Amino acid sequence: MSERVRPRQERQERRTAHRTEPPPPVTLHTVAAAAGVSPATASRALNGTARVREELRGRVLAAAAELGYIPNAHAQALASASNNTVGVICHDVSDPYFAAIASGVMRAAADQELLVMLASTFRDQGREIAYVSMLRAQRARAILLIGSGIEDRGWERALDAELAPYTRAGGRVAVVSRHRSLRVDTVLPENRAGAAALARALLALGHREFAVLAGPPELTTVADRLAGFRSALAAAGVPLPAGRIVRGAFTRDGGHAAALELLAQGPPPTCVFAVTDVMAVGALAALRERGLRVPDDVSLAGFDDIPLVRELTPPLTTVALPLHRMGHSAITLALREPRTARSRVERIPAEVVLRASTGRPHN
Amino acid sequence: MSERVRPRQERQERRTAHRTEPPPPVTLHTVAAAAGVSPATASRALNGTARVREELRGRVLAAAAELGYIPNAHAQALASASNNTVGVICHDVSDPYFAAIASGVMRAAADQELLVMLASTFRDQGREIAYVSMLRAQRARAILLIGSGIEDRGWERALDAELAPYTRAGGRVAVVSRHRSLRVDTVLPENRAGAAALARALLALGHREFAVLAGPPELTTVADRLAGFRSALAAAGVPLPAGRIVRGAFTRDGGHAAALELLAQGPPPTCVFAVTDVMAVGALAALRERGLRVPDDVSLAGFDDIPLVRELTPPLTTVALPLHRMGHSAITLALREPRTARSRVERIPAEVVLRASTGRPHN
DNA sequence: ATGTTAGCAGAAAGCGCTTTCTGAAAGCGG
DNA sequence: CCGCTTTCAGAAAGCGCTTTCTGCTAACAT
Repeated sequence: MSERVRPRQERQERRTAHRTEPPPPVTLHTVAAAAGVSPATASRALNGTARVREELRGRVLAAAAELGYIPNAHAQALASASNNTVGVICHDVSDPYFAAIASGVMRAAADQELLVMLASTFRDQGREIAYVSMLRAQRARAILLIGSGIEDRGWERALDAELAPYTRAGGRVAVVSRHRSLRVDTVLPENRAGAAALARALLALGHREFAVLAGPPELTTVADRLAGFRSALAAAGVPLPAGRIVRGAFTRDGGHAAALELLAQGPPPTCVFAVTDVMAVGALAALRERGLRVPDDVSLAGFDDIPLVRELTPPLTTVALPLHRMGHSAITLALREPRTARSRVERIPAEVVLRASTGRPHN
Repeated sequence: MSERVRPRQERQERRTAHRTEPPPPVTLHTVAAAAGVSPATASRALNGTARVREELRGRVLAAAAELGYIPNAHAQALASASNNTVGVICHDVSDPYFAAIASGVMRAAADQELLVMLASTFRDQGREIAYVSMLRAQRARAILLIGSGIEDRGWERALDAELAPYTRAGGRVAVVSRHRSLRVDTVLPENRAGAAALARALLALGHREFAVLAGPPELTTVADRLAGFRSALAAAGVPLPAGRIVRGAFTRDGGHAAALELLAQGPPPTCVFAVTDVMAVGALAALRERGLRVPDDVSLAGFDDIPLVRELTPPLTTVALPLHRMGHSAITLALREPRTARSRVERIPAEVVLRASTGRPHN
């Protein structure tokens, strides 16, 4: 037996020798030794995975508390091939839309003693894939992708290449508000139906001239909302000329710019639909800058019902989504047992909320 | 040698045997075998921790890519006693104040290839401590506590009891916007100075009758802002009667309720200062409900400059804090090398931003 | 008394990596 | 041509846990 083969005991003692610099880490071994039991028993006592005589159990628990023992999650994960973390990937937590969904996720996670790893992609596709990979490395129980997917074949394929082995290895994946090109559990708002219902409500107010401030066309959410809105207008025989669909980034400033662009094209329509509330916020500012009153000159509506739109003047008409609940649903869906073969889709109803930003058109 | 002692090789082979159910996990061993090298070499090649002959290096990398190898972060963390995760604890990500700070953290983390575990306490002290404990178990490189601390001896002590062993074991801790009762790195807004500057600006507008919508008195942020505001008034010989300080929860609705309470007490002051923008939002709504025009009847100011207050009508006068940068600073501060003995405090300047919600008092 | 069975605790084998440590081969000066 | 240092790859120990597996003891039936 060569010199370097030293039994664990010896190492343990060496550590315990008084050196002020590195404090001796408290491991299960330490606890077990202090309680006068084997590590196996200590583990069982601490986790309640098997019956342990009451007396020993008490000694272990006391020793653990005494020593301030904190189990090493990595060792646990490694040994038991399971852990209690989930990953959430979104574009930016400071966007109220994601923040609300994320909050729902965190709430659900807290109830289940899960730790959430949250990653922001800042709308960088490469970063999204990198994060999936990192979460795979962490052996996260589930990965949640939140936010509109882009219709980009190459990207979808790359993402799928990351996700497929993960699910095959037992990982759970759910997407929120993202079209289901990925064959995973999906929480999908009724974007089409919601936008259509909004269109009908606006038609009912008397509007016949519309414009849509749309996000990037490759975002599936945009496409769905636009399609729903347009089809409801079409059903009423109201045209939506191509020039009345203005694209902008999916941000406050994107909505602002799009609205300005619309106004530059000539006399405004009587009603503007911004496909997200965040864009609507920018649009409202732009309309005002151009001296237009809402809703007297132009009615404005959004989609999502993020909390802040209620505080605007006038409060924004929008299509409400239960954002908090969506986050909650996503994690529940992903972690449900038993794991079903087919992926499930949970459709989230969207409800039109008429507020003061829309009114009858002035003629 | 008993039957159960089987060398790794054998297990490996057994696994590879074709069973459709559990796909054989790709480990470093697999990769090494495929590349015809030892696991040690594969590890070195993959991580670049030591020189490896170019040819072998290529074979390893190729094999890893081919097999879709993803290292097990838990095993890595366990073996190397280090990992790339940081923990962030805040009250609620859906609060724009925290969301903005968190976003700054995520940005910095992304640049450093760190994974962020984000936990929301929902203002539950017990939960906060539980999360610290969980993050300790995860051996997070750093723990960031974001948000106003409560002056509660018992709680502080409990938190400190969790944090002290953590830092002693090499963990980094930083707090943001939280008083430094904890002896850790701190990112601290100039709450006092900011509130004082705001008070002076409001005095300069001609106001002499003020009210403050304050959050819970035990929040240090509240205490500081209130103190700063009050001292500036005192310096100008302007009184701030106790009755004009109304407490409310640190939320939109808290601000709303506090404002209503204030108005119920009699004729309103000419100027109201809400200690946070979130509360100001609620206050604005309340003032309006009571038929008061802002700023014509009452001027209103907040603190923080969260993005949404710019969208209000009228846009809110406030004291701006570089929220994004604060998040960034916190993580930078915590992870800076070398670890200095003394904890550092980074003071964040607060700047008064006058917007349309404040004006000269009408007499 | 003997043979079972059940209940519990300990030994030890790993989980999938990193990192010594060891040794072989190659490079060097004298 | 020999002893020396360097370089680089493999063996193996070990990170801190969980989880068989084994075996002891006590409890029960026969």
